[in-house]
Amino acid sequence: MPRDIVPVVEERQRDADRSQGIILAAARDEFAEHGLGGARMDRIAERAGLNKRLIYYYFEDKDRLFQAVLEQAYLQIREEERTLNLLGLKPAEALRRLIEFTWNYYLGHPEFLSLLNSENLQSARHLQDSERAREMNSPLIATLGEILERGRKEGSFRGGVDPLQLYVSIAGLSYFYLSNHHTLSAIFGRDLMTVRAKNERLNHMCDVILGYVLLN
Amino acid sequence: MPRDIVPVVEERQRDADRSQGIILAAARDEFAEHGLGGARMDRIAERAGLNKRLIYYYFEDKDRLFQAVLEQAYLQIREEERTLNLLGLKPAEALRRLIEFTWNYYLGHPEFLSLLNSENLQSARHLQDSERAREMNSPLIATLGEILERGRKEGSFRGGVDPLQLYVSIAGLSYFYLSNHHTLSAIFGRDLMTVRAKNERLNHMCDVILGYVLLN
Amino acid sequence: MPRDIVPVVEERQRDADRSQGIILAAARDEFAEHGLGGARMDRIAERAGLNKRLIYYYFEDKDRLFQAVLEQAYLQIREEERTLNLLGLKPAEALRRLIEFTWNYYLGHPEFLSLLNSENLQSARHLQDSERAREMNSPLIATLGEILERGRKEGSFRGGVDPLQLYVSIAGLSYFYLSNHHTLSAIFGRDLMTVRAKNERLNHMCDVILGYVLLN
Amino acid sequence: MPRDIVPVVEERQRDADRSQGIILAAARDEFAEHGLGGARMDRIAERAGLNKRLIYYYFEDKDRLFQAVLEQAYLQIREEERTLNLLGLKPAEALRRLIEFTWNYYLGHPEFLSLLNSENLQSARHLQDSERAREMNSPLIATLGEILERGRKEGSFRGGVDPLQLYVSIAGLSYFYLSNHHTLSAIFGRDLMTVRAKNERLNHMCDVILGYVLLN
DNA sequence: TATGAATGAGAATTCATTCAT
DNA sequence: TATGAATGAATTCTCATTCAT
Repeated sequence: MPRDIVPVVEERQRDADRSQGIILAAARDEFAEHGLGGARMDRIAERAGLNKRLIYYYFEDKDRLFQAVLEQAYLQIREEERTLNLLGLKPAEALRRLIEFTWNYYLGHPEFLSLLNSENLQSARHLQDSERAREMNSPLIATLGEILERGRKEGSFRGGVDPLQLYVSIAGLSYFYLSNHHTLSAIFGRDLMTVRAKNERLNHMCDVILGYVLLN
Repeated sequence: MPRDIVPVVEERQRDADRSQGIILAAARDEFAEHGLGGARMDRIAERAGLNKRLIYYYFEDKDRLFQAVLEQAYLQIREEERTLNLLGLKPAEALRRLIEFTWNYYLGHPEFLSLLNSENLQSARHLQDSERAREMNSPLIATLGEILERGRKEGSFRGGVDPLQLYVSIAGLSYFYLSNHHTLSAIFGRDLMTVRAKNERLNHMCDVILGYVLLN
Repeated sequence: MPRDIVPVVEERQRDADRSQGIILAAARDEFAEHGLGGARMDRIAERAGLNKRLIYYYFEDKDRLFQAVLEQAYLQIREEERTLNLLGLKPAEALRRLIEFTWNYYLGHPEFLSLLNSENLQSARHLQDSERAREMNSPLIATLGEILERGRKEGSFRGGVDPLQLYVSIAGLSYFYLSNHHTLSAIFGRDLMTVRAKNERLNHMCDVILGYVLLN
Repeated sequence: MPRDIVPVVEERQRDADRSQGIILAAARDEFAEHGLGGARMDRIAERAGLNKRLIYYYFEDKDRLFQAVLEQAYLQIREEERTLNLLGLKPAEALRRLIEFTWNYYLGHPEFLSLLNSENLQSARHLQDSERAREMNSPLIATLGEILERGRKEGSFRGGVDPLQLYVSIAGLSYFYLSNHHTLSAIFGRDLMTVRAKNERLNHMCDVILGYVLLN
């Protein structure tokens, strides 16, 4: 029988991991759709097709579940960022690529924006408690600093640009447009999410950032 | 004088407009602090120093109260914006002033950012029904369009700039930094809200926008 | 001036009476539609087009208002009954007329049935307190007794019929059908309120009562 | 035996069917006593000795709870009716037995009358949605039709009697007397619920129905 | 690991009623 | 007579969470 025990244990472990993953995905969707306060543990269980009690078994409570979701969301974007290989490009190209990536990632992951929105509404208290917060620190700032330095050295970029400020600007230009498109559309009476509008936005953002960074 | 004192006190006690105003202010603070879902009608009443029932008397329910708060928030920022007298300034000055105003307004009214955040988490469903929202907000884009046109005519601004895109960018640069400073600080381990950091941000934003718009 | 005072006072009195009448009618409709528990003082005021406070001014509270409505309803049916002049008819005709009257009155005054329903759900506690209830004790029972007696004497009616029992039966045959037509229609899947169905019911009831009372 | 005791107790504690049954009974009593509007969910929970939340867990809301209570009430009376075995009796005996049963059932189950009253005050909106209601109730009319047909064939009953009309009359004669005895007693100043009065009523009703149906 | 049953503390909302004029 | 403003006590319903197996 010992031959059986190992596989069985492994299988159980696999089930457990699988269940946790399913719960996390369900929770992410629920939190994204309804915010932290509006999310319902019942619905998360239903979405996951698993018993509500199991969520508590794995994640203790709602806040810790939200924290886990957040951490996973950051982990994911950082992982994709790592594949960008910006240092292999010319400075201007690298910036353009970063802008495009940011825009497309936000566009493809509206739940990420929503989760950040929720977390900021909570003064980031889940991230503050998170021991993994440091891991989520983007290496992008360092990379961006290097890009800026190269551009400046080759004479095409202006000097004195704080990479953090620039990163916040690049992110902010996409973020605000996408995260707030509901209110913006409502108050300006213009649909910001048509294919055309989105193309225009991307062009505009590249123009703004490069118009600022490039000399002449 | 005693004849006067009594009526005044009584008026205070039973002044519909005043009560509504107090409720709106209390609700604004509560919604800003806790979001729509996290806000408590009980606490709003307590903050207002008025009976909870009165909130329902004047505003029907929580959603309509939130809507009223939102509308008032937009009303206020647009009202202040109108006093800027942007059309009386030179184009570049006007832009700089708008950026500064936006930054300072968001800085001084974090509740406004929070309310917008909440509303976007709700897909702007409270604004969709509001006809007043559109009416209030559209003039700003018109003004910005005129500024851009003037700048282009006098040869200092680049052409082909969509005023809506530019406005979204101006707002977004401030908004993301301020609305998300909690997560940003947590992630980057840098306090973005020191006096110095804030000054740097304002300078950076002006550089970005004007660097983009100005020719040369 | 004394010439003026009297008319003014009268006018006021007329207004007061009028307001009370309007309130009673509004309350009757509201109670009939929603029952005592489901009726809303707010809606009664709205229906009446008068201030809610006025209802309390005239009727003290909800229960006493309901009591007043009930008393008026009884008053009305008894008043109409008095115009029937049953004693001027032959016994069988008199019975038939009473059945018809009862049926038509209930049919034309569904609110009366509804009010009785509500009051019985309350164990008639409003009537118990009402001093006018006894006054409204129908002279019908006496009249009905006389009709039965005459019929018996002329040899057409069976003897030993308790007029109260008979009255309750006459009323019950109409009452149950009309008061419960909603549930009856739902459980038997047949619309009891078509013109045809109503005609059949009236015929049936006459057949039942006369079939019972008449000899041969 | 100790091995048995523990499971039994625990089963008692967490038996879904049992809990639902207890809630239904408690709700039936509360609704009967206070009507739909006057019933209190808190009191139902208290009567049931169960947590209020559990009521919502099993029955969604007050209306659906009321619907369930109604359906069960109909189920019960029709179930008992079925045990009467009317088709095994001679037609006249069958009618008499049905009258007696109806009378005694209403007498023994005042909550049934009260529930019907409440439902009719609500225009039967809870039954309209219930498909079970029709299924449960229709067989009775069929049975009554067969009794009438047999009586007619053997020459003792008159022809042309609509079984639905007759059923409504049988029910109505008992229903009105019992459901409205509060108002009737108040109005006529005679206690209708003494043993003697009740006996008289039963005799009277049999006389009325059989006097109508029987030839001669 | 997984689950259905159960709960206490609140949540929004309602309602009859009173206040102040 | 008439009214709009204001209230306290419920009332239905919700929700995260725990129990017991």
